[in-house]
Amino acid sequence: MPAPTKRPSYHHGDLTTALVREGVAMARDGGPGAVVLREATRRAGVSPNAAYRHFADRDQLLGAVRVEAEQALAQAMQAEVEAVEAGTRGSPAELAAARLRATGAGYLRFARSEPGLFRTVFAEGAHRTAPGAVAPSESVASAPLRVLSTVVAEGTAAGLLPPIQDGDVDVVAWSAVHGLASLILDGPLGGLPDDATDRVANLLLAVVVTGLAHLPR
Amino acid sequence: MPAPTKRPSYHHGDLTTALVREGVAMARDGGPGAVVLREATRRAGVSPNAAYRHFADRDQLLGAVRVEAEQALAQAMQAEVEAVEAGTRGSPAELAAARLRATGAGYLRFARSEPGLFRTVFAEGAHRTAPGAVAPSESVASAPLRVLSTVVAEGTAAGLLPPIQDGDVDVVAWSAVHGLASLILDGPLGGLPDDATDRVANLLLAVVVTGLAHLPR
DNA sequence: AGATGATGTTCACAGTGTCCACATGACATC
DNA sequence: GATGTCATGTGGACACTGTGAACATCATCT
Repeated sequence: MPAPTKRPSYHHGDLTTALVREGVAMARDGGPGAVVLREATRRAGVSPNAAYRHFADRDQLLGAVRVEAEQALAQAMQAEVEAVEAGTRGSPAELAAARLRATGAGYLRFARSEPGLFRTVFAEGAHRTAPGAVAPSESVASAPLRVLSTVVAEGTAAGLLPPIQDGDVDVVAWSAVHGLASLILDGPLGGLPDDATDRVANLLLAVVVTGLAHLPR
Repeated sequence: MPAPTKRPSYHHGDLTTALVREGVAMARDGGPGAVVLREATRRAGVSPNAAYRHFADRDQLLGAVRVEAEQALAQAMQAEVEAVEAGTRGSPAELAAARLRATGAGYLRFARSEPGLFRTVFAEGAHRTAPGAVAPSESVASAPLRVLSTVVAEGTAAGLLPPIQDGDVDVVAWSAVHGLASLILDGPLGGLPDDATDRVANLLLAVVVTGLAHLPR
């Protein structure tokens, strides 16, 4: 009988979460492509095929990892937004603007400090709706989108942002900041230094906010 | 002796370009991940290792494919820009605005009609400067950026866009449109229908242009 | 206690990138 | 024209991946 050198019991206990945890670690340094099933099981001290009792295939594991990464992103945004509260100065509109900027800044900070996880969130195919899942029209909006939506709603209430088609402001703001992050990570904006990033990001946000405010109506 | 059923000569003639061509075909349907070295050699009717006489490794082949994809993107943008000329109506500023919109529209059209190639352009690591290459500060700006820059310069000359820090307008505009394309292809904006895409894209561009014009100075 | 279903293991296979040694052929030099 | 040299293509091998099928172990319910 092979001595149970590692695990006391034959069963792992909670392989699912263990695999996801390892997967996140691998995604953290290496991006979505580095999430390799066999390596995850190895780190969990388990045979390769054990993973298949918990995930249909590698893609499903990656999907689970993606969810974690997405939540981490949302958390980074939220944290940056809440940090604004401290210096509570200026009009409601000014505060809303500051929080909107913070949302973008948090997004970009996360992209730069956790490029692997950020790339994982937007890994090709990762967003494909699982065939068995319910059609996620808007019901299960992603966590990052919820953070943004909240801030945008405040901005609208404060009169900072125009009350146009619901959700459009979110998409515009998100696109702008996401595009910058993408171009920095995997585009020709390569290793832009941090201060340049912040400078451009601020310009970008200023342009978006001003543009939204002065929209021809 | 194995009859030379296929090639008349033992040598291929131009394996390098053949491999790139096949690589592009694979990237076209399947994205960067679908560019697999062995399959490329197979399609070229050559043994797997023949590729190594022309490319150091798979990444280098992918890099060559990426360059092709990038040029295709630039071409799509250019074509859309030139299509504007036809209806030459309105002031220079209006024309410049139309061309700017066209640039963005071309970008998005390409992303949606050639998602595989588009993803390949921004494949992870693909933009890493080849170790042997010259430092590409600005000298070898990518083809898409050159197209955009030209249009932006015209817009600046026409008074549509403000004469701020050189290149910043380009980055802002590029980020906005690229972000939208990314979110549609690999983000939660999933399979947004074409008309919705155009609607949002136009809003996005309107916001950017208006924002730039009304920038606090 | 015994059956049963969940969880891990083993064995196996196809497919990938890449290394090394060898074969082939184009071309320059005597 | 024979000969040597170098670029190009081949064959075999290895480590690695995802994944399927059959078997082993264990927790739990009756």
